[in-house]
Amino acid sequence: MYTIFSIRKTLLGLLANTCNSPTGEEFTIEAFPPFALPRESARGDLSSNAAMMTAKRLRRPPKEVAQIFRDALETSELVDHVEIAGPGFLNIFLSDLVLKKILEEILTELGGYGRSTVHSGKRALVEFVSANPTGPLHVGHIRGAVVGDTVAELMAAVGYEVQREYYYNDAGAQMRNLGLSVQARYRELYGLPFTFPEDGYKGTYIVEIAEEIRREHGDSRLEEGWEWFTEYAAERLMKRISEDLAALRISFDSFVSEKSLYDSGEVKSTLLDLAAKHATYEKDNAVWLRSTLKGDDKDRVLVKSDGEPTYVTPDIAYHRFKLRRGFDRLVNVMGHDHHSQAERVKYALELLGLETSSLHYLLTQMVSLKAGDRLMKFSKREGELITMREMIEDVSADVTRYFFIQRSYTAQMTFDWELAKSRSMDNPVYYLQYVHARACSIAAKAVEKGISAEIGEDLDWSILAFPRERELLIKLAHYPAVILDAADRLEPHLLTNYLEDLAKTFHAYYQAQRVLNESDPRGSKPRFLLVRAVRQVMENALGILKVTAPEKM
RNA sequence: GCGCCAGUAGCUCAGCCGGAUAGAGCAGCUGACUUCUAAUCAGCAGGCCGCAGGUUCAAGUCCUGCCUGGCGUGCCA
Repeated sequence: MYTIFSIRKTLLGLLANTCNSPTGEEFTIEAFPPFALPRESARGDLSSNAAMMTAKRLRRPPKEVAQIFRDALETSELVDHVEIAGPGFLNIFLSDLVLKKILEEILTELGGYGRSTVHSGKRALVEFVSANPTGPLHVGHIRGAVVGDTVAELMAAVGYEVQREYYYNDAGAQMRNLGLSVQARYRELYGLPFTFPEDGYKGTYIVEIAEEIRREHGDSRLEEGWEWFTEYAAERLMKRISEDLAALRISFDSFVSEKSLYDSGEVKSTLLDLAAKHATYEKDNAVWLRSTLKGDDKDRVLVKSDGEPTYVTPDIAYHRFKLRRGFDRLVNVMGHDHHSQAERVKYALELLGLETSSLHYLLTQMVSLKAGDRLMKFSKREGELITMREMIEDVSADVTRYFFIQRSYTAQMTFDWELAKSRSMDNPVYYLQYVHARACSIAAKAVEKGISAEIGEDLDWSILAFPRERELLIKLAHYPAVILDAADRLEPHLLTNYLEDLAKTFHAYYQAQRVLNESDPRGSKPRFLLVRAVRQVMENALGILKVTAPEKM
């Protein structure tokens, strides 16, 4: 196998060896920066600044180190030659043998190409969305939903056994509020006196739930307390939320409710543990967390003077429960507006003496909406509420998913509704899908012309070394490394960046080089296989993004 | 006030563990459909990388201070 990983490993091993012999020092492979895909193909197939990085330790000028490295690398059959550029960059040109092996690998592994077993045997939990069932999901939830789902998909692709989890608050004042709101609407339907709660939920979906109760139960529920309405409404809303997520191709493996943490005694035992660690104290009849010990600017209340826990308390209990379940990596996707909440949970876990290094918070930055020049608002408390469902129906699941992972979640973004809807060259989703469609079209044409080829055949592979073909092939070779990098760094946008670059290279190739050419049967076959490989990688990548890969556009 | 995140081309954004001449898409301007799909391609133009110091052989990237913007900062959730 000549995956990008084994190429890297072999070559880094050569570097480590050369360093070890003269110095007596211990150089491991990890001491060197991994080889990167150069921006320009003139800079080789892999580039490295290893010489500059190690020059100091070796006490030799970078250029001299580079020459030693070059000689070592050139002993490998994987390497054709190495060029030293600038202050000591190593630009590695792989041998033609490797090029063919790469193509062979893609066309043999097919859907498995890009997937790896690097993290096999490890378990990961990705918690995301976690919206409370007090209303339908709105556009503000989409970024977290898509980022979380794609991160989960990426981690699964590199070997993790991944569990997607949804945590929701179904206890506390807001749920009471929900029940009272529905109850009021229900009574209203029967012309009975009702008092709508002051900060009740005003959305039309509350009325719809009330109407549903009437359809299902008639007037038989007029004597029920708010608890019954809360339970009914929460169940309806969770179902609605699941359906909306399904429309975005997202499903969860587990749901954890706040109520269940009370029922199982998890909340209580967490408070006891905190007390035992002297992480809490009582003041003014309330229980306080000593978060200032961890750098918080004030201590925080965990149990109010009326005996009710605050929202952080079950959250701490939930994360304590998470840590106990034996995951190697716990990813938590939440809106950046909750960052101080995340901090406090972490403070509490640390005060409990728990190891929190497996816990990763992905704080997605806020999204603003615009349509052309008009700024759109989607605040939940105000009038105009745009639901997730409306966006998916209006701009499609493909485009919605893509737009929200295209950019780093660490940056605030503006979602242009009009651009998203445009079915033109403006829209990067179609740019990628078009690669797949074009490649399929070539395959169809090949059948028509009676051209066929398989990787095992004895063909003239020399065209693979031509600049354009080579550039494409090298980019395809880096694909598994991109997946691994995106998964390890929990940054899905690295994949979309790569794909847009790959797509650009392919479209340019398509324009410049006719693949199926009757006057050049020797070149047509290997080119045809190269295009098949591009199609395969695009299909695999779009699969991870859960964006469809159409055969025709 | 304090905390978190950001500030890169007209707009939306990439930029890897500090490395080569700072990139892409859109918008603007020139060109290319008798061909495997022009939802494409080739090219032009567009930058005190917020400001000022510092560290380094090397800074958009790291450190400090400041400016600007977003979001937090409840015995609300």
